[in-house]
Amino acid sequence: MARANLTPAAVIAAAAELADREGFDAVSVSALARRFGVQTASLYSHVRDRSAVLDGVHVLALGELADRIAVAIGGRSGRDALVALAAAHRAYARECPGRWAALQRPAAASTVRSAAAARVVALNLAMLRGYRLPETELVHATRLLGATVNGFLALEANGSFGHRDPATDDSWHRAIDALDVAFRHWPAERNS
Amino acid sequence: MARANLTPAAVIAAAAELADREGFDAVSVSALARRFGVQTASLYSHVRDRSAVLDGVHVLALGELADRIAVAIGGRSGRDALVALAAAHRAYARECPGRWAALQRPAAASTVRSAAAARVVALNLAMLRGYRLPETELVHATRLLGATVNGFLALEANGSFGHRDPATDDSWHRAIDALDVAFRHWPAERNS
DNA sequence: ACGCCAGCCTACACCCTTTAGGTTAGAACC
DNA sequence: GGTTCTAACCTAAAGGGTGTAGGCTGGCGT
Repeated sequence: MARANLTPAAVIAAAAELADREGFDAVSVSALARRFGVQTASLYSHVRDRSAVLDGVHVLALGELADRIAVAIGGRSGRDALVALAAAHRAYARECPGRWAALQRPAAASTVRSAAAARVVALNLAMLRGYRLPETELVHATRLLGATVNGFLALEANGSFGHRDPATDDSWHRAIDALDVAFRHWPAERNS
Repeated sequence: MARANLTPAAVIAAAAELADREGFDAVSVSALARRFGVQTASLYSHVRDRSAVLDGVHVLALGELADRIAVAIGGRSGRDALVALAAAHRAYARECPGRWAALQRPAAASTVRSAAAARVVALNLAMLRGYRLPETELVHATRLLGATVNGFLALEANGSFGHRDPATDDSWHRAIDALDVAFRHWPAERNS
């Protein structure tokens, strides 16, 4: 019985590739086993269950996205950094749709605590530095950034905007410009 | 063999209730059949497949959401209407998490063409009337609205904001205020 | 060479999806 | 009431997935 030299990392990498190629929902332990030429049950020596595989893809995707964001915002500030950061997200979502979909799942506790997640947060804060927001407002701004960018990409990915015609790109630019406006005219805390 | 008096609408209503009670992923044709006390295969006389059931829940949710938005924004304008519209979304997502999850799926062509979908669009445009945006900018503003609100609710639902402490509510209010700011200072088209 | 065990396998229990074809409840008609 | 028809139910089956238990063995360490 030849050993297939499986490792958790190899399984997760294969899952990420399968997700991008055939869709997030096509990732099953059975499908992965077929790719490695072993029986499905054999994979459980290396991964706890399907959910653990997808958690791994989630962390992998966070790391890759952080890499791309770091490159995109390096040497840029203010609106330019915002545009570049958002563009990195959009390019990633388009080029790696399965990986991106893994990011939409609830994050496991270990993922929340991962170095990759911390990097994404740090990069968001670095980008926001150019807007000179009060310290206490940074968490709110970070959440708005994530919500708007991710929300737009999710709607785009599920076809809510109809066919990808020029108007969607215009909408994208407008959305990022609107974010820039919001950050520059940040609404202070109100009595409510 | 007593007839269970099934109809497509009854199946869809049961699916919606099941989604809210046990989670979107718990909705299967098998689970629905158990609720009606019939064999799984019997449901295929009434619904084409699982996907068709979920499409039905999607349309149902759009209609319910439209009803809530209409009530929320009635008699309000400008920022008040925006806050109320967004709050209607958030309340719906919290009270009917399974129905809300159905809204996140890609919409079937029939759903896109449905009266419920048209109502939601019309209500969004009605709300935006208060901001006096140029006609050509309305589609962009509508998309930003949907992206931001839905994006925020999606992140909230999947735990990205950690526990629902006061800071998340603050972030929500800030996000809606930021939207208000963006609509009031709408970024005009740029040469790019 | 020998011993050990992680990594593979088979077997299995359980579950879901959907199609095909058979049976029948109940509506319509006489 | 009796008869006819058929949509709605059923069983059977093919195909697919998840994950546990226990057996077998390749390859590492001594």
